[in-house]
Amino acid sequence: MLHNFIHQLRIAELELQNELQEKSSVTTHKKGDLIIKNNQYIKVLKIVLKGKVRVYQENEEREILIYYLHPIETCTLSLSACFEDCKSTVNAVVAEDCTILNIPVRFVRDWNFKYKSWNSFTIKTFRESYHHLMNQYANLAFQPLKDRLFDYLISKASNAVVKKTHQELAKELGTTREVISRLLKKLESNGKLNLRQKEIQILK
Amino acid sequence: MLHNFIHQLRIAELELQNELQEKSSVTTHKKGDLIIKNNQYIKVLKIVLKGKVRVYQENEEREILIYYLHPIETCTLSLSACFEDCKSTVNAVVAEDCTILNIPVRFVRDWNFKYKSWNSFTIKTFRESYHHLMNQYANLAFQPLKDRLFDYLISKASNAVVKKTHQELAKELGTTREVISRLLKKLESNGKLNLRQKEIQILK
DNA sequence: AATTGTTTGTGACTTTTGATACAACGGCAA
DNA sequence: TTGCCGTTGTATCAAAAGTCACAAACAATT
Repeated sequence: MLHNFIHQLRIAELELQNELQEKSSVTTHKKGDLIIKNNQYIKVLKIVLKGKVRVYQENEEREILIYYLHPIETCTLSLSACFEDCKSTVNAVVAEDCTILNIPVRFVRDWNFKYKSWNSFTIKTFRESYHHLMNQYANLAFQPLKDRLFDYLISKASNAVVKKTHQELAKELGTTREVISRLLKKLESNGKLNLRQKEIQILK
Repeated sequence: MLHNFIHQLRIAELELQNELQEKSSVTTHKKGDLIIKNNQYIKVLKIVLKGKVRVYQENEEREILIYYLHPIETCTLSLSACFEDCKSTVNAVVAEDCTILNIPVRFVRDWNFKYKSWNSFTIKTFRESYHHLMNQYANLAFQPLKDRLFDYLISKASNAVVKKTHQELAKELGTTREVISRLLKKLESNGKLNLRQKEIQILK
């Protein structure tokens, strides 16, 4: 598992490979486990090795998706915490059973300048997260919910099908279930999709 | 000017000091100049040495603020472009006459791993921008405009006074002038502020 | 088949935000 | 003083989004 990670990140430095061996631990988590909590100090850098993690902001009853973490990705805020102590401003919940690499942040601090491969990982993570968040931000500011919903469905569809409940969609998009149901119905009657239980089929 | 920058960023490496001398140029710009345009390739890393630059997203008639750049700050997207060619997704306009350090992105690519001080600058820039944008995002998702407006006024007030027109505020917050006028009036009648020409006074 | 819990549908209403149109005000230059 | 222009105020209407309440559909289990 760790070996695979080292390979995929092209970590050529033996010394870093050893540090990873010594200092990290691998844990597994079940769907639904909350692995990062808002307002808690971040002590461990978590990198997803297998499975999927949902990172989101919450506010009273509502939630909004920040991003999903897939294998070989890390939460940008934890990575940031490696450089200076900080509390999390997000939550992370396991979306699909997963395996996670845990590295205490204090070890990571210096890797960025010491190991080229780690430096690349850091930069890549920051760059991609920043661009992604910037897009989300602009969409949130300028696009009506209906469009954001439709775009989201398209981005999540596999074989033109999205298997999510209206409630789940609401929590990705920062709104409420009723609003999603209404918009989906409208999209359906516009011939853009078909609705079934726990499943949405996008047409053409 | 450049000397000052080198000092403030604690650039101790003589080699980097020389590279900066050789490869960068310093330019001055007047208020209103558009220095980064949406959808254009980013070829130059621009660092503000003096003055203030407003970075924003636009969509048809509307705009929304991303951040202001102050001295010794750089546009995070340009910094990102140093690692891989990309187009700008934002505009930047000079908000106060300014002096700017320009460094072609191709030179910067390797500095991040070569010079410790530059590495710190990169990380600091990414970290702060990311945290900032994350906050903006959550506010946009969950706070009503009225609250975002009031918070914004407080954050921009000096001596409890904000010297901006309603139109300017609208462009910071991603909405239209009429909406801002209406909300300001409401806040005034709630005793939260006093309105004058081109000026808003926050009460207590 | 009956029960239960989750998911979806929907009507009715409110609040927020946006769009349009126009009036009034204030500063400033001719 | 007059006229202009940028700024602010506001009424009206429309659209988008949020809230509440409840019913219907469906799936899973006993």
